[in-house]
Amino acid sequence: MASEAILAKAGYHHGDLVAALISQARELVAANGADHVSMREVAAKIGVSPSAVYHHFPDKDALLGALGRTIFDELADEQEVALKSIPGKSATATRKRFRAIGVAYFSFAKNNPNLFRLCFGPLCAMGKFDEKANSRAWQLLVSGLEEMSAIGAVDPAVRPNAEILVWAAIHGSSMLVLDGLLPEEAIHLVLDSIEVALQGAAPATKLKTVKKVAKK
Amino acid sequence: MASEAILAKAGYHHGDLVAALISQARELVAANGADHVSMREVAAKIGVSPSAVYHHFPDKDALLGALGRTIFDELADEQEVALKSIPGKSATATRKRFRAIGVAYFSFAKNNPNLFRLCFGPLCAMGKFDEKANSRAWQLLVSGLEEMSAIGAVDPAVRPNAEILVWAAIHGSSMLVLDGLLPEEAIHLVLDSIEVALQGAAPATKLKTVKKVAKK
DNA sequence: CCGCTATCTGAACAATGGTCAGATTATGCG
DNA sequence: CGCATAATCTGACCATTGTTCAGATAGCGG
Repeated sequence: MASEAILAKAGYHHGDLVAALISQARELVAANGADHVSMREVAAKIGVSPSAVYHHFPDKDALLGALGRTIFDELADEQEVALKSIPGKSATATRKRFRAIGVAYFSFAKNNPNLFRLCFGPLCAMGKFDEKANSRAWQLLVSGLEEMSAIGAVDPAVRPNAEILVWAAIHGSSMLVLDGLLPEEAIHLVLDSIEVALQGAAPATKLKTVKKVAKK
Repeated sequence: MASEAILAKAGYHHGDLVAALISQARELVAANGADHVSMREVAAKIGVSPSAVYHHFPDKDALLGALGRTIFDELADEQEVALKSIPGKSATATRKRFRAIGVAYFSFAKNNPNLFRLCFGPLCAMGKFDEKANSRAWQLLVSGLEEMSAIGAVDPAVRPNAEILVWAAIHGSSMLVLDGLLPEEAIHLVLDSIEVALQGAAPATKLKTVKKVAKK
């Protein structure tokens, strides 16, 4: 309400429509889900004609896509906040920080299910895995795992693909909880299991067996 | 094309409209994604008036929800096919079977991204985790892990929550690959890591540390 | 054969995404 | 400062969509 008044300065020319549109879209998506927002509603709430939107975004998907891409940053922001609240270089602190990355990820999903679904949906096909759109959150994970390695909490045998395993497990459990297919505690069980799993300690022979099977 | 002719027998009364609707919806969703199917299109392709649909489903979400629930069975079917193609009680066979569960899961997602997204989306809020809707695939996972336990491939310390970890990791990596955020090989890396991780072998003391941190 | 019920149609409605010509304002250039 | 030109926004408009509802049609039990 207040933001509308502030953002909608003049009558005809709006100060920064695209920012206002994204921001308003964010609110509506968060409240009603991405499929239940209409361009007209977004435009109306800002106090602008429906067709005005199309001078800044080619179509609806573009608006939602742009919004989605900002969500990734929000996620990383919250993760960083969580990380900075746990200072210190002790092993316990490192472990806590590592866990905080996952907890923040899950909490964001839980608190903003519609936004979370949007930015991992097909709408923001934010290019490929080598793009930097998601790289902030990814970097946090990587450095978290490096810290863990430094205190000897990660078996060298597991290390190479640890980021992928961890991300997949955290993302998957978050999703499944949102879908109501796993209870909320699942995220903690998963984080527990991950920490244990990272310890690895599987003898080289066993590892080789596994690799061979994998080849098939 | 052919199916329409077969299914649309009589002129006025359609043999089994609800089945035909779901089947037609399946095709359209698979082809265009759940957000880009219209009731009218579904009805038209069957050769029935748009309003006919509403005598069998209260609204669009209901149709898509019903469809989504059938997809879970499709998934489990494919997993079972994969499992049955690997007979034998040897350790190698057991390992292959376990891996096949995950590979089938991922393959289904990869081959039917739109259907996969639908049945894990908010549309089929198929109740809670204790419902049996997903229980077939779940049971496959559970018995797969039991087999693995039997050949000593699962550390007792990891066992309790292993199902959740494994499902989360497989589901997560499948999703992230669909989103283009992970390369396709990720699924194999994840499956490798999972097998290593299941070996566990983390000393009880370390485990306790982890548990304590988890409590926070 | 009659009536009852399940099933389907056709027309209608409001809302939506999107387009386009034109009105309105800002901006740079003389 | 004055003016042309580009940027921005409006309003009317179109096809399509989800959904409703009164009535048409067909199968079925008596």
